Amino acid sequence: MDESSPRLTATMEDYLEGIFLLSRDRRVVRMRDIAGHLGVTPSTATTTVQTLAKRGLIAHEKYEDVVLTDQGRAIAEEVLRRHEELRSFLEEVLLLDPDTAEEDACRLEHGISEVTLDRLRHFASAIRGCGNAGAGCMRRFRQQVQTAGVTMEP
Amino acid sequence: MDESSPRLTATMEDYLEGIFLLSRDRRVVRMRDIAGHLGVTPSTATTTVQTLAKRGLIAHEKYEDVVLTDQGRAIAEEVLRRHEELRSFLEEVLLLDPDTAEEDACRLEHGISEVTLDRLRHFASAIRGCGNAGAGCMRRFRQQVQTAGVTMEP
DNA sequence: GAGAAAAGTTTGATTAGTCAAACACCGGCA
DNA sequence: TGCCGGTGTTTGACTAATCAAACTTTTCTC
Repeated sequence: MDESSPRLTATMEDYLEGIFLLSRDRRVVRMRDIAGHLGVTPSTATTTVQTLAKRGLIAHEKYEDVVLTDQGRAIAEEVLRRHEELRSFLEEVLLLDPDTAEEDACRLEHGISEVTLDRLRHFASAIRGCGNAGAGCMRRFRQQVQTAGVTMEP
Repeated sequence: MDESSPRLTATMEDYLEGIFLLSRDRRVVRMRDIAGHLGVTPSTATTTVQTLAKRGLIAHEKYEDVVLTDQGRAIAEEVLRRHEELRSFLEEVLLLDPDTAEEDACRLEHGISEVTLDRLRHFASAIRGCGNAGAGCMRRFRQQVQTAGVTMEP
């Protein structure tokens, strides 16, 4: 219930996003789920959840399950939206394999601006409008990717 | 002269890139130049340069000017290359204004993978092959940007 | 219901990044 | 030559992220 501290770090955004995702799968989200999802030890998960709770983004009582506040959920949804938009651009436009697209989306979602994301979205929709066969430079790009000169795997 | 510690943070990459850039303008790079370029206090610049020196990426004697080692310069050039490739994609393909392109490149350069950067590069060259007028979906995208539906400013 | 196992928390340590304030060095000028 | 101002460094403080180890609480199982 403290709210509005400086600015969230990438890690904090990852925690909120992760908790949001977990809460869509399970009835309750427990500390070990968070630790597992984020790849950290339970003690790290505990302390980070505590700082997020101090900021009013998470509701958490000792030994109880972890729940996002409305504010926390709003941020989590925002981060997830950026993530998904990025991932879909990387996969559908740049034709990256799903794993690379996912990994890069994870890393870029914290730094990209809304304006750029907006452009990415419009660009992807313009590309989709080309149909599967594609035309002009898009067809050329697809062919390049499918053949030699372009890296395919990480 | 310690070398090969874990992995560089985004901040460390920014310091190396900044020092590299500064050393292209000036005869020598001094602590205050670095502090000014990175927007931190001189004391912060000093301590960060010291940790980079411990890792063998910077050569620095107390009160002397700051110089990148070969290893440090190699990393700086790598970061700068990522930065420039990203910036040029954002500006030339997504048609973002120079300031936004620069800012986003600064933030994304640390997280993007080599594979994705490679795709970006090929994509941009395919687009360039379309000529200024553009064709098909590319022309449509350009028109969209120039008119209503797409955010133009930050 | 008692004890063991699992889950969660605390404590103490480390690395990174940052600042303000105090302190040290060095070069120019009077 | 001496000292003053700018430059650089240290010190002390803080936030964030992380772990391992010790400890506490809850939950399960017999």
